[in-house]
Amino acid sequence: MKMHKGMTNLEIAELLRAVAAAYEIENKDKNKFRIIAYDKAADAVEHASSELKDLWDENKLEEIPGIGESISNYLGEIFKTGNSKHFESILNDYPPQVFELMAIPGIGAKSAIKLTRNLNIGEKNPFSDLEKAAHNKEIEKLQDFGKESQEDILKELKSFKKRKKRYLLPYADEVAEELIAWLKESKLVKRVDKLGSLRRKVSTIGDIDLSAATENPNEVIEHFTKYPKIQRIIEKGDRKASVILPSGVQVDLRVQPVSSYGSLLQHFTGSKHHNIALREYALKKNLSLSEYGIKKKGSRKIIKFENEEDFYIYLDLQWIPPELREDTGEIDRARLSNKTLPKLIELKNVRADLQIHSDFDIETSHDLGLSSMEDIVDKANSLRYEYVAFTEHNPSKSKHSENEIINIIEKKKETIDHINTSYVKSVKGSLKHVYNSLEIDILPDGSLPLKDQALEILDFALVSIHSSFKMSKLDMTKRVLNALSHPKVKIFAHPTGRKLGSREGIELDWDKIFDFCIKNDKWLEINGDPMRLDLPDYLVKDAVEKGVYLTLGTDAHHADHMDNMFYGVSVARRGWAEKRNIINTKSFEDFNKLI
DNA sequence: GCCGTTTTCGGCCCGACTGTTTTCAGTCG
Repeated sequence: MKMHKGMTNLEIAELLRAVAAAYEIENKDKNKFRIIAYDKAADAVEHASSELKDLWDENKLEEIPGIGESISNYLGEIFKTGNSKHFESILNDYPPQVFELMAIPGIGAKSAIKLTRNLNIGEKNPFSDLEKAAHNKEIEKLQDFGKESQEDILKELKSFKKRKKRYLLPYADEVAEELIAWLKESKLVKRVDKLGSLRRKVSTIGDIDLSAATENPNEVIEHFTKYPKIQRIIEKGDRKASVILPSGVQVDLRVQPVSSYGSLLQHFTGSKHHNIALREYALKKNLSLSEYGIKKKGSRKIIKFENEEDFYIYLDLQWIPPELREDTGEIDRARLSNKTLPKLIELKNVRADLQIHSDFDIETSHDLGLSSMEDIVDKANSLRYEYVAFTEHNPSKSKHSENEIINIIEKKKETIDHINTSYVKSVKGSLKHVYNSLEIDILPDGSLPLKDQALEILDFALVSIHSSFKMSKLDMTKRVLNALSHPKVKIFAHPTGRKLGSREGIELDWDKIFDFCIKNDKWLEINGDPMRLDLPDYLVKDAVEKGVYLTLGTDAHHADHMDNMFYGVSVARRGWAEKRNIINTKSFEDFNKLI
């Protein structure tokens, strides 16, 4: 647990969890609430939308809920000197490998310290040392451990590293659907739902949470654990079971009778933070919440709910869309006396896709689309769109002269004009117009690889970053603002450039970007490619609050990809966006005036 | 250690499952 001046949020979260663990080892009862506070702070840091170091620079650390005066001061000391004496003195009581062992599922603070103290677990390779000890049957001899726990540790050691990663939404959806089909084969199952992060449409999914309504819980759990593709059953009881699939995905199932299924839906949808906040809110009304229903203070009787809506109404709250259940103010806004939750955008509100790559050979150095313009028009009609934009990458600058580039773009314009006057009209669908656009690289110096004469041919342009991702926040912000300044440029596409699971986003001064967009009538894209989902939801929320307009584009490189609009809309909803915040919910006529 | 539409003091979500135990602690979500 090395502290240093440039600690990232992830490292800080890890540090705070280690401090919580140290307090737990020291005295769990005495430190009970301090432990909770540190764990909560760790969660908050992990989910913070800015680097803490930057917030500290601006004296805003305590604005993060869960970080107060003390932790803020300790972190400040780390940013200033590279170390916190207070944290150091707490952590120094225990060897650092203790905190590493806690990464193994099933091993918490207490188990980790017992293992470290009683076995030969070194600082260098704690996991392989533990594995050796298990093979030598040393664990089963320890107090509070036995043969079973020794076996469990061995199994987890083999698989937990593979399982740590998170999965993209479409993959998790597909796995979930297969399991749902399996569960429905049992006649005892009355209803099955996808819950947890899958229902809340989080950009990546850690494990798959399912629920089933049934009057025969034991039989349904039994049926679930007989799913042919299960690699290992982690736990199995009367009310829930957890299994691991060969891919490493964990699936949790909870079952409950129809009469109280509504409260199970609420509980198992989460998020954890939403539930805690909701339960604290309920306690003030002398009500205690659980997955079984609501208890009045002092009463043992549980009031049951078949529907989730009724559960929230009983608490004097509007039903809260799952995408908003992250404890970011939704409970207060849902009060029936307040009732100011946003009316979230829906897929059916979308009237256009503003980033599509056709197979028109634009001679780009990036990737070309696979579908013809006609196929894309057909797909757009099937989605009831009124307009779409063809946004192939710009022609490569290195392989062409300026005149050649202009010629290519002229040729594309002629092709699109022809599509508009002939194909779009002849198929008589909902589609009224296709736009001639491009997705243009923002070069490292903030200039564009096209001359004005080439840009003039376009109806409007998208710009985006495809190179030099690592620049200082200051330089990157200048770079982007420079590119956005061109009058033909309307949209900043996939603004952070992140690729989920493989590439972090760029650093930008978002306040400056937002202000610029508002002042100069520029829009930020929500890219619906499940690998991007960019802008990320938390930045969408900031943008919406500031009044920045957003666009939805799928970045489709095949007509089928245009179905990914669903994921883009999910991100918009998680960012509290309403129809009015999204440009391409406007009619063709209104949109056309804007450009 | 954090926090405030009953509080700057006195609270802090709630329950399932497991293994090693003889009634529960630890871990997880």
